[in-house]
Amino acid sequence: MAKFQAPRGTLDILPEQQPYWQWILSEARAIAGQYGFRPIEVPVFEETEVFARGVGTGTDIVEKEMYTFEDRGGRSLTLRPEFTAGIVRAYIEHGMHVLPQPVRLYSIGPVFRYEAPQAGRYRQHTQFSCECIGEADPLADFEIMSMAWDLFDRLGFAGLRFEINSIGCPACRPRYLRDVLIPYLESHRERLPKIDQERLQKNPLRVLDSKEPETQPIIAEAPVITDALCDECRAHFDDLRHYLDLMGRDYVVNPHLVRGLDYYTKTVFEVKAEGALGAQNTICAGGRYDGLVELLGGAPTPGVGFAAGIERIMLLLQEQGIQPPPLEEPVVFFVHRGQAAKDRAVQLAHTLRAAGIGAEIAFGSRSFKSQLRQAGRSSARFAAILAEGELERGEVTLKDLESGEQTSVPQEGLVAFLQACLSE
RNA sequence: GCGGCCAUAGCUCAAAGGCAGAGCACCUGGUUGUGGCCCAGGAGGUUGUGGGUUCGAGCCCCACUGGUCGCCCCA
Repeated sequence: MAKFQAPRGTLDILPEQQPYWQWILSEARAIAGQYGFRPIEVPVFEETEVFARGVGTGTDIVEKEMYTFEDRGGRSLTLRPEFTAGIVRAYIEHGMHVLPQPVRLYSIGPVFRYEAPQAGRYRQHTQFSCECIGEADPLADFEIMSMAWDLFDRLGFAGLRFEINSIGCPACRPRYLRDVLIPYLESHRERLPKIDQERLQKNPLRVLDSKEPETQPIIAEAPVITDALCDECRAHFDDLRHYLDLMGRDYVVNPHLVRGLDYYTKTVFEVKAEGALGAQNTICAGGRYDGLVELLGGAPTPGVGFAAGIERIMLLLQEQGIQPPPLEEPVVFFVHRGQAAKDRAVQLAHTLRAAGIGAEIAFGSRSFKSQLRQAGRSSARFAAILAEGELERGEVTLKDLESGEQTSVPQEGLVAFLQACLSE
């Protein structure tokens, strides 16, 4: 039989990488808690319509990247390609509009998109997603962005670039597109490369984000949406920037920043890593989605949120040489000779663990030397040696695997002795 | 979905169409109860899969699978 391997575009996060993984998740949860976000778990799949409507039928995600299947009952279901639509569905379904607003929710888990895999892009990846629903105050936008800042600060990142923009609302964006951007781009149509002519048809805002060299001079002269915002969007954007400036946040306004999902209004932002990750350099992105709750069948309700990609963050941590805190591992490794000693080791290991001290025991009946070699290769700080002599005296020989020093400790006093050592 | 490069032991890589190897890691041992260093030995492979060319293919050709880089798009 052919060897099995993880499906294309999926990733095993092995034990060696778990210190990074667990660290990122624990910092994320801690920050979410500090900002008043409560955890929520939603299904990994939803009715297809939730994403089709929530994310937008014209988007690449919905058009060609969804894992959609029919269950045995004939329902069309889709593995979530992002969190926001599902969380908003839960907000509506459980009547959370009667709770004190805003309702702040976060979740961490896998999302699925059928894409061509490459470094930093997978068909299953993990997102930390935060949603603040029911609040129009630009301060909510600021707090969302601030959470991302805090997370990356705590992880010790250097060289990140925060970009923000406002892409307006249904009152001003269509007007900008129809009266300003499209006429401008049309007037240069013949100078646009083919790909950007297609973008002009499909999603004119995207032309502003083009990497095509021929398009750059046209983009540079293009009238930007931030100059065409309605009064409300303008005030909202100014207010957000007020808070960013107040708190001394280092950001750049990128009037060409657009987002791929249909539901964004007003604020959008991205956090990009310089250099690393190749083309996949966005580690966090988000924005405001004031129309989404209504779109999914709820009352008109504003919202703002972001999602961060855990795999990309981990890759970047490794690339920047940042060391995660170690995970808890056994402190003591029991080495034994003879069945009586092995029995005693089983009992003592249980006692240590009950007292909160991690312990490991050599299995089988390998040679003394072999067991000690195992101890040396383990993470344990001490080898606890038990054989005939120790059993007769009611003692255990503790060997410091760093210094090689050995001490005899009464078995009854082992917990106290180790606690004293560890608290030093 | 499109294009470039790549695929040999768990990992990093050799073998220029003629016996599949090394280093690291792993296991055992180097007398009676002491790890790391050193020494010796062991285990580990249908050379990604399937076809083809050839007396003979890890090597050449084709397809597929997977990885990687870029495009598209995105966390």
